[in-house]
Amino acid sequence: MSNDTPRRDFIREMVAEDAASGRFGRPICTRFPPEPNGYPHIGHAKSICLNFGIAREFGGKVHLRFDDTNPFTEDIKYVEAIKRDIRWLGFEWDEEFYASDYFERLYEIAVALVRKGKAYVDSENEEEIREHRGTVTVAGTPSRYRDRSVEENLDLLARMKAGEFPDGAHVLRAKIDLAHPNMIMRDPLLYRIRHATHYRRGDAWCIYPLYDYAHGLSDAIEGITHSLCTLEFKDNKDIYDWLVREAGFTPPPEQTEFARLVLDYTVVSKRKLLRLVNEGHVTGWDDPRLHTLSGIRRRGVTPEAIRAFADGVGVARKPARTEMAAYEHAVRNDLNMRVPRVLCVVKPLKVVITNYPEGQVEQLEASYYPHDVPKTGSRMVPFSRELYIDRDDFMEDPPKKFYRLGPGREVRLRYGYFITCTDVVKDAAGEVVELRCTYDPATRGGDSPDGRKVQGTIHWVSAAHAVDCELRLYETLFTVPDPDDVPDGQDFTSVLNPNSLTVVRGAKVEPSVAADPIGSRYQFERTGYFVSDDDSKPGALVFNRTVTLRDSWAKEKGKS
RNA sequence: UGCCCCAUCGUCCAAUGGCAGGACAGCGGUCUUUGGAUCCGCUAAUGGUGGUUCGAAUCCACCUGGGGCAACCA
Repeated sequence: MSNDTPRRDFIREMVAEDAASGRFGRPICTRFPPEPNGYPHIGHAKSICLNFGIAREFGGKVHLRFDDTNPFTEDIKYVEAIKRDIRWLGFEWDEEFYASDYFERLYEIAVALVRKGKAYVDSENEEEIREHRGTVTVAGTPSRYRDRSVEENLDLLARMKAGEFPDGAHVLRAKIDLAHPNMIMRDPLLYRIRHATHYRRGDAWCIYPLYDYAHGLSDAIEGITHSLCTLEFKDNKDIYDWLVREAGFTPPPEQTEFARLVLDYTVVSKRKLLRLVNEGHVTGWDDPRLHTLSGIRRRGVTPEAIRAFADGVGVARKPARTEMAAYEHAVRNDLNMRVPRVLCVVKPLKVVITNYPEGQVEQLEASYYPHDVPKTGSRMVPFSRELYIDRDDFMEDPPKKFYRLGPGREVRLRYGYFITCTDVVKDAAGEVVELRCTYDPATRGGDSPDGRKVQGTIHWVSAAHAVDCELRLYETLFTVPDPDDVPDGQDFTSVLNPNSLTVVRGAKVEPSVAADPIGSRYQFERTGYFVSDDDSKPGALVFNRTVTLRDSWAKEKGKS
C-alpha cells in the first residue's frame, strides 16, 4: 500500500467505531460494485482505493461484485477490463460475485414481499407510471392496479417470470407511499420485463431487478457491513434500508455516501466518453488524454501515483472539484523517484563543434539518476563533432534571464563539455539552421578544472548516433476546468482543446533506449516524463509525454 | 416549489466545545551538472445574522449559497 498511516476520514472513523464495538458481529466487509457497461476511470479509482483500502486496514474482506442487472448494456468485455484495471491499481478482491447469480434468491424475496402485501404488480404503462408518480412538489396518485389481491399479484409475477408477457406489460413495485416526500419511495419499481439475452444468464430470465432492488439485497446477501457509494445515492438509502429490513436481514449493512472525484479539465461519464470515442475526438478508450484507467496507464502514470493521488484527495461529504495540479503533483512525485533520466532533443538544431576532431567519438558516462534520487546506474552516451540541441535552448538575442545558449555564450552540455557558440548559420529565409561552437577539452564530463561557472546546462544528442522518434505531447482535452459549464445550446465538445495532442516527428533520442520494451518510462531531462507507447516499434519509437516537468522558466517568460 | 445533503485559505483535506493546521497552487529565497528535485520562508479561510456557553469552525434557529432526487439506468 502506498501509505502506512492512512488519513482518518469520516468513513474510516465510522468503520473503526463499528469494528471496535463489534456492531456487526463479523469482520468488516466492503464491496466494489461496478456495472460492467464501461471502462473504469479515475473516479472509480477513488472508490476502489477506499473500499479495498478499508478492508485491508481493518482486517476485513472486500468483494468485487458486478452489478449486472441490465442485459441491454452489459458485456463480458467490461468485466474483464474492470478486473484488469483493479489489479493494475494494485488490489485483489477476496471474493468475486455477480448480482446476476442472485436472481433466484432475489426472486424468492420478491415473492415473499408480495405475500406480505409489500409489493404488487402494476400494469400501467411507462408513461402512466411516470405521470402518477407526481412531481417533487405534488404528491403522486396510486395506480389503479395497486390494490390487487396477493393471489393475483403472485399469479402475475409468476407469469411475468415465465415469459407470458411482452416487455413493458407489467412491473413489480414496492408498496410504500405515493405521496412520500422522497420521490424514490413513491412505490419504486423492483422488476421489469426484458426479453433479452443476459451476458451471463443467457435466456434464463426475462424479468430483471432494478438497481434499488438488487443492490441493497446483494449487499445483505453477501454480509457486507459497510456499503460505500457516492452522494447521488443518498436518497436511495431510504429504499435500501426499507428493503433489507423487509427482507429480514439483521444487522443490515449500512450505506454511507461520499463525494465522487471530479477532476478539472476532464469528463468521465460513460455517455460523454462514448461520444468522444465515437466522434473521433480521441483514438479510443485508452487514449492517453482520457482519464480512464486504461488511458492513464497508456499515458505512463503508475498505479502508485494514482493511489497517492486518491489518498491526497481525501474523502468527504462535500461535492468538490480537484485541481489538475494536484493530480500532476502526484504523478511527478512518483515518477521522480522511479524513472531513469535520458537525453532527448525535441526540436533538433544542429551544432558543429569546430575544434573537435572529425571522426572522433567518445563514450561519456551519464548517470541515470540525479544525486537526490537514491538509485544508481549509468550508461555511456556517445559524443562527436556534430550534435543536436533543442531549438528552444538557443536564442540569437537572448534576454537577461535566459541562461541557455546564445552567440558568444558558454553553456554546459549535460555529462559532456562546456561549449561556446561562435557562429550562427542561417538559411536564405533567415532561419537559424546550424550553430558553430567550440568546446573546452578540459571540461570533459561537465566540470571545469579552473572553477569557471556556466549559467546553463542543456541536453543534447550526438547527430550520428541519435535515434529518430515520435513524441506525442499531451495537454488537457478541454480548455476549461469544467467542460459541462458551457453556454446554452453548447456541450462539452465545444470546449475541446485543439492542442490536446501535438505529434512531434523527428525528435532525437539517445541510442541507449532503442531496444527498451514498450511501456518503459523515462524522464527526458529538462523536458518531461515519457513512456514508450503501444505503437512504438524498433526503428520507429513512439513516446507519450506523461507529464511535463515543472518549468520556472516558462513562468518567468510569462511575466514579461 | 417538496424532501435530502453540504458550506473552513485559490483548490483539496484536518481541527470531534478550548491557540484554525497540513497538502497542492502562488510568491520570495537556498541549492543545483535538469530553470527538475531538495530545503527555508511568506501569502491565504471558518458564507451571514441571532442564540446557548466562561469559551463556538464545532451545538441550536433563521437566512444565503451550492448540490442531489420526478429512467421500466446505475
